[in-house]
Amino acid sequence: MSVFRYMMRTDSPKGFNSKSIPKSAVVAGGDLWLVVAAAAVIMVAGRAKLQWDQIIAHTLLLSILVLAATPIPKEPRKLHQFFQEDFLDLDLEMKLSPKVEVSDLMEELSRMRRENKGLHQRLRIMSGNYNALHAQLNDLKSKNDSAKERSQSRKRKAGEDYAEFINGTNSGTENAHQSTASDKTEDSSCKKLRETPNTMGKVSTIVVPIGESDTSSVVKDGYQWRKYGQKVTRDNPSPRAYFKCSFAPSCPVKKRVQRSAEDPRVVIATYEGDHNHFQPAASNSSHRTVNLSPSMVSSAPTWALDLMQPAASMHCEAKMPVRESETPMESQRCLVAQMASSLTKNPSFTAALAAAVSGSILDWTKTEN
DNA sequence: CGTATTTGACCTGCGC
DNA sequence: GCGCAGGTCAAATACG
Ligand SMILES: [Zn+2]
Repeated sequence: MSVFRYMMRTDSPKGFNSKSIPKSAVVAGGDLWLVVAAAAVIMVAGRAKLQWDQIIAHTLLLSILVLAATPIPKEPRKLHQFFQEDFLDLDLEMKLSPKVEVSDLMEELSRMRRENKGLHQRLRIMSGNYNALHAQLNDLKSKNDSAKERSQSRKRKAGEDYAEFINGTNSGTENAHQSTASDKTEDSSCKKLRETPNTMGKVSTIVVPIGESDTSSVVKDGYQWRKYGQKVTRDNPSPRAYFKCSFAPSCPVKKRVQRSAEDPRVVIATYEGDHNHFQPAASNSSHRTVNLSPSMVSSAPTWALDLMQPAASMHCEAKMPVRESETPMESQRCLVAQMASSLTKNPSFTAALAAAVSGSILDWTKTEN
């Protein structure tokens, strides 16, 4: 929250006073934050081309979060003080002369510690509110989705598009079968497998770039496979090969490999089931970590992107879609992981972190001397 | 000779 | 019931 306020502070370098606050905002602090949140959301929405209902929803959410986390005085005079004190903090820091005494520094340090503690508390409250709202949103979404699903399930014939089937492992109960991008005739088997309960283990599909001259269509994923069949499928000139895992005799894992009808430079490998043995050493640690071509990332938005993520964030982001079974603890962990990953990806954050670490090391060496 | 691959036959489910 | 398409089996074949 403080970051947010400091950001505003940089936007108005001469500082806040009550004159610069709209009269409507002075009436109540909540209105001010509503106005601020609305302005922020509208700015973002202009770039993201959001709809108005989305803008309103985001504005309300943002203002609720801000209000929940920030004890803003309601009286205009106190509000004025509040901004004066809070937004002039940075100026105090900037005006520190080189001859500042140690006691001042210590005081500043303790003040910052207090502020840090307060920020921690606010963050906790915010994340709690976020979780509650998220759960509520998920609930509403799932209700909405189930209603839609019921009305559309009868209309919906085949023709699962590529983006849907590429998400095989994402949705546990559905998408038990995958096919090539243009293969709309496999809908019968899609239906067939969709009706069966999810007892055959998880199914995942990967797209592996392969040389056009390479006719073997072998996906090197580290396991040993025995080919037990080959079929020519409709709508695809290249045959589909069927493999069983031969590393362990009792291993139930199967895979189907077929060149894409649209792009013969890639093969689509569909894995079915879980290995009941350790993974033999391999060039690619597993089928989930096989690198994907950039072209496939663009055409396979969710799962393909997840494959490109590091393991930690992949675990999280792959599960981020709304799940009713998701516990608050899990979602919180995911939230933390997301925050951490977004922070570590942020170069300014890493620079600030490096500066802080080096500064503390310097301080430490000074105190040691 | 043992193992892996090939390939035609067979099975199963679905739509008509 | 028939035809179609996908999946699997197993005898034949290839290979080291
Ligand atoms: Zn296996």
